[in-house]
Amino acid sequence: MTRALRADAARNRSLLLAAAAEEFAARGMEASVADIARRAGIGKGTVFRHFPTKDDLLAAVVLDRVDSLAALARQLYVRDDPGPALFEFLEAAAGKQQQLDFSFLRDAGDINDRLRDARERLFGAIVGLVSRAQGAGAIRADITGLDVILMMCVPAHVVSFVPDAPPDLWRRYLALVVDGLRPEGAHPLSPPAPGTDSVR
Amino acid sequence: MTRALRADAARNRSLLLAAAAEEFAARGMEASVADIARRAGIGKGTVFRHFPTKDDLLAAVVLDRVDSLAALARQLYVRDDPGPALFEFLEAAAGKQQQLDFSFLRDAGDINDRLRDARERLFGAIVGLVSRAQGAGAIRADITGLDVILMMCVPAHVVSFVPDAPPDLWRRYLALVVDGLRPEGAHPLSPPAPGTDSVR
DNA sequence: GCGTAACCGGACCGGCCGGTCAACTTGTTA
DNA sequence: TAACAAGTTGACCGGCCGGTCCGGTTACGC
Repeated sequence: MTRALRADAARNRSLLLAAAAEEFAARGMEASVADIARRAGIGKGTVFRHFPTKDDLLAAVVLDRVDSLAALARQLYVRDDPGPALFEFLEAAAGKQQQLDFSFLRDAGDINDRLRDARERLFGAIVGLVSRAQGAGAIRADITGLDVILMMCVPAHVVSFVPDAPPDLWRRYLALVVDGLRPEGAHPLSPPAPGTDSVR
Repeated sequence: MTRALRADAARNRSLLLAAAAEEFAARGMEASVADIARRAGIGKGTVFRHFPTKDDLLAAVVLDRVDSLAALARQLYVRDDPGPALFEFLEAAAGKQQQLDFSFLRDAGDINDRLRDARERLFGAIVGLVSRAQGAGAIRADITGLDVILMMCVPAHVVSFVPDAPPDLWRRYLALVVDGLRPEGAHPLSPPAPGTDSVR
C-alpha cells in the first residue's frame, strides 16, 4: 500500500477523474489532456503526476464504469427471474454508455492489467446472466454471451449519430436490439459466433 | 467543365482514391495524408493538388460508396417483392461498410455539398424501400426509415470490436438486427423515432 | 523536337499534443 | 511553528500532422 494521499491531492484527483469522464464522454479519445486539466481546474503537470499516461487516465475512468457494471451483473445473477434480470442489466449497461461508450475498452490501447481483469470479470458475469436467461427461454438459444456483449454497445453508438437526441433515445434502440435477441421471431444465424476470448 | 486531366494525373488520382479508401477503412480518420500518399506511391503535395483538404479527399471516397448504394436502392425499389428487396439492400449496405464504415458520413466534418445531396438521395431511396417493405408486412410498422438507416450501420461497428474476425462475421449481426426489425417478435418501442432530418 | 503549361514531390511551416522538469507552494507532523 | 516531504504548476521539448510552395519534371499541342 502506498502512503495516504494528501488532502488537496485527493480532492484534485477526484476533480480530475470527473473532468476526464466528462471530457472523454464528449469528445472521445480526441479530448486533450490540457482540456481535461483546464476543466478540472488544475495544471497539466498535475494530471501526469496522478496518471503517468493519458491512457492510464482513461483506464482509470473506464475501470470505474466496468467495475460498477460488473457489480450490478453479479447482483442480478442471483435473482430468480433470469429473463428480466438480463433485460434490466442491458438497460443499465446501455444507459451508462450514454456517458462513456464502451469503445473505450478498445481504444484504451495496450490495456492496463487491472482493467483487463475487470473486463474479464464483467464479461464472465454477463455470460452467466445470458446463459441463465437462455435456460429460462427469455433469450434465443443460438447466441452467445459475447454476442450480447457486442449488441449491448449498439444503442450508444446509434444515438451518437443523431445530434440533439432526447436523453432517453437509446431506449428505443435497445428495445430494437432486444427484440432481435428474443426467441420469438428468431431466424437462423449464419456465421458462428466468434470465440469467447476474441474481443478487443 | 474543366480541362481534361493529363494521363499521369488521372492515373495518380485513381491510385490516390484507392489508397485513401484502404487507409481510411483501416485506420479511420486517424489515417494521415502522408501515409495515404505513400501507399498510393505519390508525393504528399500531389494529394493536396487533387483535393484541397483531407476532408475533401474523404468526401470523395465516401461519395463513391454512397452513390453506388443509392443506385442499388433505386434499382431494388422497383422490384415486386419489397421485403426481400429491402433485405437484399441491407445485406449490400452492411457488406460495403466492412470496407468503409458509415461513421465517415459523420466524421467528414462540415460536409461537402455534393456529398450532402448524395446522402439525401440515398436516405430518400432507403425510406422508400422501408415503407414498401412495411406495406408488404415484411418489416414492423412502428419503425421509420431513419431507424433502419441507423441500424444498418450496426454490423460494421460490432465487427470492428473483434480482431481477426472472419470476413463474413457481419452477416451474423445483420441477421440479429434484421430479426429485431421483423414484425413477428415485436414489442412496443418506447421513445418515438427522431425526426427524419436529424442525422449527422 | 520544342516550348510550355500542367504536374510532381519533398522540404518546410505553424499549430497541437503528450509528456518532462525545475522552481515554487502547501499540507502535515513533531 | 518550523522544517520537510508531498504536491502543484506552466514553460518547455520533440514529434506528428495538415497544408504550402517552389524548383524540377513530364505529357501534350504544334
